[in-house]
Amino acid sequence: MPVPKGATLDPAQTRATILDTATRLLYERGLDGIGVAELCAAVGASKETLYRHFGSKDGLVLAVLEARSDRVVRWLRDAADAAGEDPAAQLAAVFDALGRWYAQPGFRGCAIVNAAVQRHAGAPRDVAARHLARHLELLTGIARRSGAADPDRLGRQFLALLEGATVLADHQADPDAAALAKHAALTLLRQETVGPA
Amino acid sequence: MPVPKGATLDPAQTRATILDTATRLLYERGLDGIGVAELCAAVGASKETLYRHFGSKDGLVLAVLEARSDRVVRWLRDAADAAGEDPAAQLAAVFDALGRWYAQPGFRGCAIVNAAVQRHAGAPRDVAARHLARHLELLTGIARRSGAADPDRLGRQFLALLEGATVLADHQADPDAAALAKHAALTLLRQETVGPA
DNA sequence: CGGACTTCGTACCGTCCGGTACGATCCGGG
DNA sequence: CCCGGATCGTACCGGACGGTACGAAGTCCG
Repeated sequence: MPVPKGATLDPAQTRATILDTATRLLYERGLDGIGVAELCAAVGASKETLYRHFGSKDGLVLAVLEARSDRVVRWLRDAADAAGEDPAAQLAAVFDALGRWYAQPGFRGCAIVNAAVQRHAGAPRDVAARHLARHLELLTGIARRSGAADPDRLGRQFLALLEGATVLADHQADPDAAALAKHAALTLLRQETVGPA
Repeated sequence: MPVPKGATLDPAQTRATILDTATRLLYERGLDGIGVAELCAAVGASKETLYRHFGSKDGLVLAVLEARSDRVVRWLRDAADAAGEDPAAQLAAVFDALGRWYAQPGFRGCAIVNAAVQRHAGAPRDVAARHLARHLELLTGIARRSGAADPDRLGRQFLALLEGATVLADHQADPDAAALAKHAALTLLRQETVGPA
């Protein structure tokens, strides 16, 4: 029964559906925790369709990770922008957003960093490096606008707190990880601006 | 040719050899990146020997992770102890030790956290939770001896910096991650002790 | 209406995996 | 001296995996 009775037959839509389901399942089960066959069954698509759209499982993984990186980066940037102009408020907003993420059921850490751990050589590692660099851009910008003496260092300290909080929230089941990191980040921010002034 | 010509035939030694080689290879390649057959070939042992000692691949992985957790925890504690009595010096010593670890060729992040990512359900996850709790014990102790107002919170902030620095050193190839985290940790320590005093 | 395109379902391929079985061989202790 | 245990090498098993092939059936567009 090819092409179910009243299907829309829109390749872009098909691709998006595969991408969405794969994003969820690859995150929940890990890159090696689910096979192409089961993925196709969950999507409701055939293997041929998946392979026509993505070429290979690695191609699908790559597409999933890049789309997810874009979404996450935009989400954090929006959270910062929504907090107004004050750098401290923006920083707090970023960590508050993280806290809401950690509290979501099914949270398993950062999908992109996790993927890089599972494929330590290859494309996912590069995606993760770019992903962290984009986070760093946001955080360093906040540090710079706050007038910190060394915004580059401060931004990387913020990033360390962000990633560390994510690890704690995942492996320690610590729901307060984001609040802790926020407090630490704000303390560092104050110290780097008011302190040496 | 069973039992090579002049073998020692010491079960404990055989077990230790398997454990050592497996520790290295499972870290380098990932838990799913190497099979039991190749592992046995690298050790110079037969599958039967491996299965007699560890029961299953999961059993081997568990033994590897627990031994590694013991070693790492002891290593960090020794680094702190060697720094004398001053909490700030102990904290600095911990992050300096981390920095030397990050600089080692073949560094790929924390093997135990990585394993928990690859086996998100099951024993490795429990080992990782205990591992982080043991680190927390050390760091909270330093925070408490420093006279911090909230040593529990400060210790968890230290842990977030530790884990975050490890992520940065791995995925960002940032050789200064440990120094950044040390600076941040010392700033937090000063702020939590001198500040509200 | 008709051809190009998309999708489905299924079968299939070669490969690798974790785990078991078994005979042969050599060490160690009584 | 000899028996029990440790080990090797190899063969084997069932299953899962990534990927391909192909015919049938439906949609979309000119």
